[in-house]
Amino acid sequence: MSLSDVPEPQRRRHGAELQTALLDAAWDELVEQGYDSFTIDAVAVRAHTSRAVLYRRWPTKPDLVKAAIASRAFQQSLEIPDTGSVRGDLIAFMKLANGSRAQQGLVLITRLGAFYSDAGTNLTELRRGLMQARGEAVDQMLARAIDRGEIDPAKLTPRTRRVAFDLFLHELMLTLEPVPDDSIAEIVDEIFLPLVAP
Amino acid sequence: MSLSDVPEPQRRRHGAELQTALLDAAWDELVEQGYDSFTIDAVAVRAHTSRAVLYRRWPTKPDLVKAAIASRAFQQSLEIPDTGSVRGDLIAFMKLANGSRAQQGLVLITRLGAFYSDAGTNLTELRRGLMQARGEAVDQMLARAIDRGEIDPAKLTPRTRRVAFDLFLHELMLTLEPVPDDSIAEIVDEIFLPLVAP
DNA sequence: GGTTCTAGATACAGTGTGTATCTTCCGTTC
DNA sequence: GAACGGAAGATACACACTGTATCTAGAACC
Repeated sequence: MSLSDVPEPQRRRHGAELQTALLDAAWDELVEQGYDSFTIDAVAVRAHTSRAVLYRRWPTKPDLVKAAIASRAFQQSLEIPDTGSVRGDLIAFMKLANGSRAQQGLVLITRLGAFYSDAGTNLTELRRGLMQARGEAVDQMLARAIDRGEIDPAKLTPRTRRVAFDLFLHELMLTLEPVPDDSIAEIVDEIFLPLVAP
Repeated sequence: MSLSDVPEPQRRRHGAELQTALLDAAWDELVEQGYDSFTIDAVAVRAHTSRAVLYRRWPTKPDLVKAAIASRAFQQSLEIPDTGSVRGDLIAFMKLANGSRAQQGLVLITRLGAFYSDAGTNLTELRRGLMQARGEAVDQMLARAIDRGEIDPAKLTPRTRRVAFDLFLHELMLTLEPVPDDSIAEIVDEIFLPLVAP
């Protein structure tokens, strides 16, 4: 046993520093263990603190989970690509989404399940967040496409606007893996473009 | 306390009768409590037996859950409507699916989440089952549509074949509610038919 | 009617949750 | 810079659930 085995000089953390460490530990546990094997004990150990510190902030396990997700999963907003064509824009955007933290959050939240019934949250809320975030991006890409004459505005309905991302999300949710490039291209080329091209 | 409060005449059940009672109790608990609050204790109480009887058959909680789902969720196969038009067939089929036990199973399994990591199952398996079940139905409906000249066979690709049900399933998974008739009609009229009509 | 199987009861160790209490550090204030 | 107060961190507890083990008595089978 060397002296370096002694873990920490016992400095006490406070405020934001501690808060962040707690939520980070919770998030990591969540990602590694999944909701079912997630224990407050383990979070406390990982954060080098005691359960009391966690219970002081979040009265129940679902509360902590919710907070951890909120703190990490949906912070990132995607940049909107501008490749010169709708096709390019859409494909690039979906590829970005594939690797984003939102994707990670979605995978996680889909593995969560049990959490919804507990916490009164549900997938509809998640959807609303995602829709809103991507809605603006889609609007922008489509507006440019109309300017360029690539899309017939008369053929754009709420449903046709959504269709590409609905299919993308659907595939993502079912496989919990990044959507392959082939599928992305297929969605754009076989579904979206034929529906809205002039 | 009347005599009628005495619960049961202590008859012992065996074999299939007992098995069914156990799985029914497990299924009901699952639907009412969700996976996270699901306890083997509660199943035993509901089935008027002891936990030992359950553990004798299913060594762990996920095993019991899996068995309960298998026993109930995917038994029902949908009849294939024949209304005289693809449009009518597809819409009728989705409305049927809305009310089916498979829908109930899907809603449940989506609420499950934690179960997947436990049991090594995942949504991909569910998907495979659903795809296969509905694939035949879709094939049959589309074949009739081609005969009637409603669909251009050249426009049918694996992706266009799937698109209507992908969108249907997606909406179902996100809302965990039956898909409204409006949405069903929209999917068929704004997406599917324009893509494959001659 | 005796044998065998197993339903059903009960007890136990292990683990996790959530509450309560206590000491001790750290930031704030006078 | 000393005193104060709040919160960190430790510890102990009651309760619930899991999974194992053991016992007894009802049902099925010969």
